[in-house]
Amino acid sequence: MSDSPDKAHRDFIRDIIDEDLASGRHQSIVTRFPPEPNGYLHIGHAKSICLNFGIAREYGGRCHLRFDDTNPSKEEQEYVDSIQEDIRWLGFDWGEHLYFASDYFEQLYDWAVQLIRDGKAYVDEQSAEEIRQTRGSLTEPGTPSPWRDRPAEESLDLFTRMRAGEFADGERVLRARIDMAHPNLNLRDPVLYRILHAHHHRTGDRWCIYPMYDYAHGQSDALEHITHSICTLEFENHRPLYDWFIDNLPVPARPRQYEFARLNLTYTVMSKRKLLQLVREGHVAGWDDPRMPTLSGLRRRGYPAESIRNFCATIGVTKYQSTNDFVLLENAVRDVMNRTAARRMAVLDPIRVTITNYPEDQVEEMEVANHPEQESAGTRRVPFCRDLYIERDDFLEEPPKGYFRLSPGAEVRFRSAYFIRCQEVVKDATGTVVELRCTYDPDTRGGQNPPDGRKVKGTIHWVSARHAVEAEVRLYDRLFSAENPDAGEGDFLDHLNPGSLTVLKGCRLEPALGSAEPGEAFQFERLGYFCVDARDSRPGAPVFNRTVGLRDSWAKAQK
RNA sequence: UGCCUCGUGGUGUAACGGUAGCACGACAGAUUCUGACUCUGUUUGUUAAGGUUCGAAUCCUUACGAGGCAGCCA
Repeated sequence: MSDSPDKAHRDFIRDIIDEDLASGRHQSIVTRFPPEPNGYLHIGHAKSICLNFGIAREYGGRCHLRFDDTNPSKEEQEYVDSIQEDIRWLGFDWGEHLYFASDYFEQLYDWAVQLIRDGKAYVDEQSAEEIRQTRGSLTEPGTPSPWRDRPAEESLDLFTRMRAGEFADGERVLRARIDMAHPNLNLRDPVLYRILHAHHHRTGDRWCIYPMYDYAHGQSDALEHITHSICTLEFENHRPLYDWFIDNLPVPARPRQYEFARLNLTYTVMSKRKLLQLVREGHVAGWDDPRMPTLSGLRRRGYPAESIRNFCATIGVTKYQSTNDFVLLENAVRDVMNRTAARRMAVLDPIRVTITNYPEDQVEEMEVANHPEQESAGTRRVPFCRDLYIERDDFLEEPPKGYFRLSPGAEVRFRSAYFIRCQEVVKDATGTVVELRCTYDPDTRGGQNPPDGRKVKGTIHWVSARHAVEAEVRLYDRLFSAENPDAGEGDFLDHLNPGSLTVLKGCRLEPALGSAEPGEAFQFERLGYFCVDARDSRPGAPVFNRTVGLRDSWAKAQK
């Protein structure tokens, strides 16, 4: 089935846009998604991407992709590439509107010169430490720099020499001249430019001074005629500064900044710093480790882009700092995959079954539906013979009340095959069950109820031992065992879940799964949704990732 | 003890002065060739106190609680 149209939704930002359109403030809407290329995108970014690109789509406007590349010491081309791949995968397109803050360095420089000329900026010679100490505190005003009132000509000269490379990192800085006693610390003469003798991934060594975020961002918005500059709550206190620049510079447009709450998810960390740490210290296998909340990780895990979009639509956009339950995301994943994933049979923990009354060398091709609710998904042939495997926990020697699966003397349906009755249990020396000897009822071919009206409660999956494909299956659980790994004492790493990855070898899959393509997704019946690992799977040695398990009310009831 | 922001069931999210609704969860049941899906039902909420009003989750005041801010990070 193709993507259903994403759900319509309202929020305070769309309300503002409606008002702006109604009042005539804007005729069309331009948003932007402004990642810093210093890491991989995660599900939190997806919320912002869906918001910004979603608004552009709904209002017939456009959304720019602009890389906020103002700090060459942390940014790399690898991230620029992965970010674009992830946004496209999520289903969004910036068309011609790909920009880099570094494209505006010359204009930003000219505007800085103008601020100096206007007496609104000055070159400071204090050290970073001195600047920090004279900023004051949350309750006390700062004290002015001794260089605050130097002549504009002097600042101009120094700023020119800063650009020319005459100073070492940290020796000079350009600051706005606003108010050292302002109750909002951001207005206490913020730094506009710092000296950084670093190679930039785009401008190379052309520059050795780089603008700060606060100075670059709003002006970039204005240059692109962004109407609504949407960012997260931690920039709330920066808005007066954003407005100060716009008000004091001859910018070509009047963008406005709006803030919403970033995404928080239970059992997850979302900060790029921490995700980087997980990668660098080897707690995960990389940015695209299927346990990571990165878009590349979720993609490799098998999460459909549509499910992430739907998730973002259901959590909404507010200013309230909520924490969303991870099961909400999983629910969105199941919702999509239930519709889209073809069904297959796979036995992860095999136990051998012999159908003693089935002819030794006979093989039947059972016709099995690919999807129970969609006839258009067609059918496939699955070989059935005397030697089979079933799931180890689909048999219990001493079944509890209400157990529908196989047990000594009990009869179940082998899905789309036959009714099977367990006649004998074979154990090894240690008492482990190694084989079940069963009989089948020829009158139940295809899994049909027999003419005598007999019924069974349980239907289980199976795989032909003679035809099975052997595979590795990776079961993933949450990366952290604490609901909020960041809360409480100690390091977030203390809460890593040691059972977040279980690797199963020797799993037996029905033959059709042997030719699955990388990334292809299936429902392994009664188990969950799985996809072919796009990185490690090989023809003849398939590797599957469990995307998410099926709901299991039996397991839940057993607790 | 500065400035800014936010408080609606367990978790999220609607209601924009006029019946507190929806999703997920939980619980109970129906259905079922997946103990899935689907369907039905139940449960629980406006932080508090004042005020304005015929009427307040919504407007005002105060209190309480939560979060953000003192990078030459974004």
